[in-house]
Amino acid sequence: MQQTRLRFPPSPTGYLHIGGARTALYNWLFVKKTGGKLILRIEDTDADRSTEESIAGIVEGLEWLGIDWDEGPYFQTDFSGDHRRAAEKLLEERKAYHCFCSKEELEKKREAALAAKQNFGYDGTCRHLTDGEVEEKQQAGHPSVIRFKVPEREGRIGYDDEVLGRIESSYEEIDDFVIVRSNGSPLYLLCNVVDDIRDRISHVIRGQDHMTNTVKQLLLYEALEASIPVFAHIPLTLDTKKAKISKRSHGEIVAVQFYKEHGFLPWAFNNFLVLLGWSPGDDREIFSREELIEAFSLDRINKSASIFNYRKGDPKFFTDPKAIAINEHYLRTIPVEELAPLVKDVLIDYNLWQDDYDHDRHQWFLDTIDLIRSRFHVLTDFATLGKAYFSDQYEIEAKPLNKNLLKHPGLKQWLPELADEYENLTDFSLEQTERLARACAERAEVKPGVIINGMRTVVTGQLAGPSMFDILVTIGQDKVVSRLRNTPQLFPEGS
RNA sequence: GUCCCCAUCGUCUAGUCAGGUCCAGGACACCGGCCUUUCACGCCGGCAACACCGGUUCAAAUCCGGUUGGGGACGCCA
Repeated sequence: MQQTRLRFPPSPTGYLHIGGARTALYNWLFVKKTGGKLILRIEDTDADRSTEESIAGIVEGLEWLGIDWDEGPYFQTDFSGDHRRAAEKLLEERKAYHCFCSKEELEKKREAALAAKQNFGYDGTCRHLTDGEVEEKQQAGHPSVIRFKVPEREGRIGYDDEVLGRIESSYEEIDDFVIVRSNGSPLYLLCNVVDDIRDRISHVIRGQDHMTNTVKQLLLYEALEASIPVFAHIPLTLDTKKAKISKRSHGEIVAVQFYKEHGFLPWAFNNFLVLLGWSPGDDREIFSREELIEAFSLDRINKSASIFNYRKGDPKFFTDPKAIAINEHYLRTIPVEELAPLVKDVLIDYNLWQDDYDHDRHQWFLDTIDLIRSRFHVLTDFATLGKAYFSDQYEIEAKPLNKNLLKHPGLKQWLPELADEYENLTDFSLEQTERLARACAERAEVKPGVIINGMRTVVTGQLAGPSMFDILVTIGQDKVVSRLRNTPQLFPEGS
């Protein structure tokens, strides 16, 4: 088999959303699997809607995911000469024709047909214009588009889809479609095919919303005397109401950027995306990059649409619970050395980073991450829930404050006393800190939990966390002593 | 209105092509238990699905037909 060549051709009319990212991922995986090349082609022929900002966002999203490409980015508009020549050729060979129907006329016809519950497709008004008539209209200055002339044939045309199987359509059901606008700029159906031919694309992996385009494009390949690539139409991703997900109706939650900003690990997110419509056939769900490339294949892509299980306003899950679960899995299982740079980026963003975490305190940094990560869901939790480990400016949350501190006024006295004892420790260890804490509880005649959870509140501001004595040793003698001494100030004035 | 595609737990899915090993397996979520100074992690257990109707067959989640439901396309968008 010749080298496989695939492309990811986003239109730069918005950010990269999860459906597009998944398409890119499937293309990328197939390329890696087959040792081929991936081409990034920006399909910017819609001048009105394409933006620089969108291009930058898409590239940034792909880079974050780690989906790299071998050629490009190419810009479709840079090849408009190719597209025009192809249209010209089709015109000359009488495989296409000028159509003078105005947009308004067509729109009117379409609406009328819709209202009358009639079929609405192009009626072929200009299909049989003679050369003379065309000449005449052009002389008169009437604008025209170029339409592809669907061959008048009996029977059906079709192809074998790698995911869906045999897909066919009758010739008579295909309308003559526009390939060049009246302003001379070529349209998607044509550009896409011309570019795929030029880029020697061997496999087209795209969403099922392109299925009906494919039949039209088959005709274009034939007319342009090119061989057709292998097609694989992957299922769409819908929302919980089974509507197509879109930036328009779902906003940030479907943008790849959102997951970057909310502390997802890039590979974890890929791992989530790949499972939306593909499975390896065994019980595995977590894959390393290499494992996934090895396991991936087109014939295990599902036919039916999957649902992105996001419920707006869900108090517990801010996005699909499975996405979070996979992220958590990686967060607590990857080697801490791999996690550290990602945590570093977050701490930098939140202004919590200190350079010695990379030098003198590097081991401390790794140990701390390892200590606290099992309770976290996303990377940003290190900077929010974990703030007390990296800064003295942490919040004391209301719940632990009330439940574990204010409820036991004696703590106002006990904890500063304990602070004194901790200050005098020459061996600030797990054993010694625990021994003194338990002794303190005994003197106060309360359960050890009262002292321990009181300390937890004062030292971390949190209701829950790792073993208290691990925390003490990690945060360090000086800070613990000063935080514990601060206890009285957490009580309301005069209490 | 026309054409096309799809249909297994709440969600992601295995099983469908080569019918029996499936009164349907895994994961997430949910519920219970163990562990424990808290909360997690971890471990153990539980709940939960073959859309419907007919046909073929000794045997159907699996094959065939229909129904229903869902999705997509029908643009001088991509």
